[in-house]
Amino acid sequence: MLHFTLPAADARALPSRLPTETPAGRACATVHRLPPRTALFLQGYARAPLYRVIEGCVALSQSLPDGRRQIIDMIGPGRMLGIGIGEFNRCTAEALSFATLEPIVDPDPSTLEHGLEQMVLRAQAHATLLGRKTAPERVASAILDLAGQFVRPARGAKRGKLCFNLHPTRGDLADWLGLTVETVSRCFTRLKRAGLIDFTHPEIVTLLQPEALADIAAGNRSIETLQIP
Amino acid sequence: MLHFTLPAADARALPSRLPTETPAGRACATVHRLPPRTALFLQGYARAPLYRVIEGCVALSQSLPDGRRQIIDMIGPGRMLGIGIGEFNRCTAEALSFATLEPIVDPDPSTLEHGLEQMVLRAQAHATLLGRKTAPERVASAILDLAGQFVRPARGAKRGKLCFNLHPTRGDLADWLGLTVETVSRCFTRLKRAGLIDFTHPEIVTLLQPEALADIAAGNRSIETLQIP
DNA sequence: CGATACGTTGATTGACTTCAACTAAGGTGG
DNA sequence: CCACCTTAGTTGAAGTCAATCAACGTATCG
Repeated sequence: MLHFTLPAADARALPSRLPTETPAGRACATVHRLPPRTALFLQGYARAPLYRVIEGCVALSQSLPDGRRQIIDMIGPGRMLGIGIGEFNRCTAEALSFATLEPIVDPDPSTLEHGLEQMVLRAQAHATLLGRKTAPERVASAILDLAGQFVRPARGAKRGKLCFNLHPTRGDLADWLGLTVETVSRCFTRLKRAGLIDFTHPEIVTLLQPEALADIAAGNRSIETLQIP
Repeated sequence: MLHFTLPAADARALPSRLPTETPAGRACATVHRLPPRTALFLQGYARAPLYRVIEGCVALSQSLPDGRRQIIDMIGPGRMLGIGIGEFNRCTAEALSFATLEPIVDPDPSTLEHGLEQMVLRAQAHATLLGRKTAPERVASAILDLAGQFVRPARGAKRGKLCFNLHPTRGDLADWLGLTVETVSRCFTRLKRAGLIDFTHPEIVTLLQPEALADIAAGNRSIETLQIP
């Protein structure tokens, strides 16, 4: 699946700087609210400032000259964004949901270092995923990663189960995991049939067997050994 | 190709702490000299200190439980090592050549930040390579990367051409690029036949057409368009 | 109500892997 | 010095996992 970088005008139109409510309830003019599918900054342009994600999901991606896209990281609440980008942005940042961001005006060194370290750790783990994991292993890893960042209390029959809103589309997941939409979709179907996850809407996912999912993600168990016909 | 993590004993035997000559010529007891194929630190063990590579090549790698190995980065002279590893090492560091390392005892914040930023930048570019590039593109990218880190003056007929010592074996390259030994070998042969590189020994490589190589690496041109029969 | 985007599923293809055979270089020990 | 072994690299043939191509269902939206 190919995606093309948005024209620069889309970036200059942002951020919107609308006054919004912080968790503490005070109006704060510097908090940014982004609608889904808007770019926060663009690969190749002057370096963007540092942000902290308050709410929602932001994708960091790189594109090759011919349009092939690789999503480097999915960034959820609490994590930092815009670090380690050099003089110019090497990545495009795009909101995958309504997102609330807080600019970090004067980051203290330890905050910055922690953010960078986390970035390195995640990038390294992702490289291992991209270089050496099979498609079902990648999808299981992705589900666990996103569950960790976006969990929310499950309702009704699913009470007690881990449930989360899967902000990225199948296409986004494909670009994150180095796969195609079709392969991602097939893996979701297989994991669902095997009883490891459940979803009725494609974007609300419940973890039924997180440990088994973790086994698959780590390559300790193959999905075939779990098929429930 | 599968590789298994070395037993811990191999790591405890290191570093050797032999006195060596620095570029300035003074004896320095804290500089480490590693023979090829020795581990500097191991994935899962207590965090290693920071080093700067003075000479030689060090590979940073992660292994999955079943032994699949992914090399995260190849680190040459001037670059830092052991950063962003958290409380325990997430990676194994192994010398791929005779290597001289200098421990960095008390890194100043800007040095640390610069090292981390470089690590993030490289890891992100590598993720794009692993997720979205074809085998010939990966190999071309790798050759250019290593040439940048390990260039040396070419002799004889190759005078004026970029020439470098390819420390990693085909197997190491495979683990770095998410491929197999055979595929890496085939890509080298194709690049050689196309007249972009040359080598008589598999580990001494000369760049004959760096720009064409860069085009392939970026995905702007496919190797088929360059075949010289 | 068509138009568009997303998701799923099936059939087919293809790039890379796997398996296998072989060459060359380096080390060891009789 | 040479038989013997091991390791790295190359090359060919066969196999496979994921990509591509294609069709269809569904939800959203002007």
